[in-house]
Amino acid sequence: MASSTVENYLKHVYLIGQTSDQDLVAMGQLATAMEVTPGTATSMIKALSDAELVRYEPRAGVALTPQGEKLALHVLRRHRLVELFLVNVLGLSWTEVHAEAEELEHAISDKVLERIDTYLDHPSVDPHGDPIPPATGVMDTPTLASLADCPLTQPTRIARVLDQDPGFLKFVDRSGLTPGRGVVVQHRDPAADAVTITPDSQPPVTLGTHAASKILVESE
Amino acid sequence: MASSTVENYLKHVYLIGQTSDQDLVAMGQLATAMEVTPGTATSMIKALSDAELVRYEPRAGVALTPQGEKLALHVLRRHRLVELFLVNVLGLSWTEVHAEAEELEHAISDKVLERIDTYLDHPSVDPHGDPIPPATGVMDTPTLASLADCPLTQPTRIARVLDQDPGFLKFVDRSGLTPGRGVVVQHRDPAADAVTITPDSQPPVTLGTHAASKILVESE
DNA sequence: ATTCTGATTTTGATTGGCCAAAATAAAAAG
DNA sequence: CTTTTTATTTTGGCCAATCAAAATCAGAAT
Ligand SMILES: [Mn+2]
Ligand SMILES: [Mn+2]
Ligand SMILES: [Mn+2]
Ligand SMILES: [Mn+2]
Repeated sequence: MASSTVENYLKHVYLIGQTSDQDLVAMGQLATAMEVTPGTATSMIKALSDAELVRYEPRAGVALTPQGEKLALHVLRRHRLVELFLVNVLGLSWTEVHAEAEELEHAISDKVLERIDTYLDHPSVDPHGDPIPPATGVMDTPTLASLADCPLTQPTRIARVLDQDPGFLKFVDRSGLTPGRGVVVQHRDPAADAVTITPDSQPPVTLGTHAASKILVESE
Repeated sequence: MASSTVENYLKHVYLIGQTSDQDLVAMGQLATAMEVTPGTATSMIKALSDAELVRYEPRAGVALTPQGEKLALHVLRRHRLVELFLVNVLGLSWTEVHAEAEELEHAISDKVLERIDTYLDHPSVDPHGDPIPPATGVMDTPTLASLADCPLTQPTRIARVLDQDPGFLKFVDRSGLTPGRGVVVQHRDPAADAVTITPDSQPPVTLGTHAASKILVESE
């Protein structure tokens, strides 16, 4: 049985690997994500390497083995199904469920997980628009444009928000930029590093390019 | 923050204390319940004593302080609400939920807990008939007779089953002796150490006195 | 080619939980 | 009263996960 710690390491290797073009995750990034010192990450990764869950290249970085990836995706499935369940069934806010799921993802049995999946009618995305890895088969992660780079003045739909910080999510929520909402990107001002968006039936909002790049859209 | 281990120790001290007339729980019983060696229990209890969660009398036993009892009841509340939720909402069998709740009881936040409580409309007992400690105030644990000692030939109702073993619970389930069901105790045979019961609209069952004593009833 | 710098690894130490087995104390038996 | 039994505590050690700080390495800069 993998401990919560092991599950968290594998999940973070997977998540960092997704948002980076390199095929190896640097130890520094991993240590930062796990909120441990670099030495701690190194020794843990060595242990995971002995357990065949990761491939470790000293001074270069780390990648998941097929076995490690399977486990990471299973944790991610639990995390995201739990988030959706907390929002849709128990009525928690999508801005807060991440922290809850961070604990519950390690405590849910396969049986309970599949009941939740059935109860929710086999959903494909969580409250943040993150795709839910299926029990079997591969997860499709469509490549999406963001508010920082999608076409201007076209009606589009918010598909995914790439940040779990409750402060940021509350701002997104207040501004009407939640997943599923229709929006139009009005214009961009490179000098001011700003993007102005009009969400359907809400006042326009201006946000910085960095924030805009964390909000992904799909074309209508 | 109390670790899962600490929470489990406190819960077991509480539970053993409930089913015993002595006011101190013996280290041996606790070690057995926690499935650790006696020495491990001793050193853990010393630590809990330093943390003011228990009162420890060397060579005599251990009891919860008010603070420790509060924490134990909070864990028990989580455990029992989770069990009921798993049965009533996700449709798991009452014979299996104990093991699930044993993990989840440590991973549920106060916020989620109170949502579950609201969703279930503030229930007072779990699927086994065990009382659910309220968020505030005292839990009432009515003194109940068992199938081994209640009056004969009187219509009564199964109120509580004092064993979490899935094998035993499945037998109870098959026999129609689940909490809420009406039954009549037909007769007892001290020589055979046996009790014969007729559950409403089910064939009669005969069980040993020890098993009968774990099934509690309330008068109609 | 040499030096510097930043990332990484190593080393030595700590903490929480655990076990095995020896030591001890209390209770039961004689 | 002693002796024996049984419960409990102590001792010494292990493993997972962590940190602080020293050592090392690789690439960048000179
Ligand atoms: Mn986690
Ligand atoms: Mn999410
Ligand atoms: Mn538990
Ligand atoms: Mn129960």
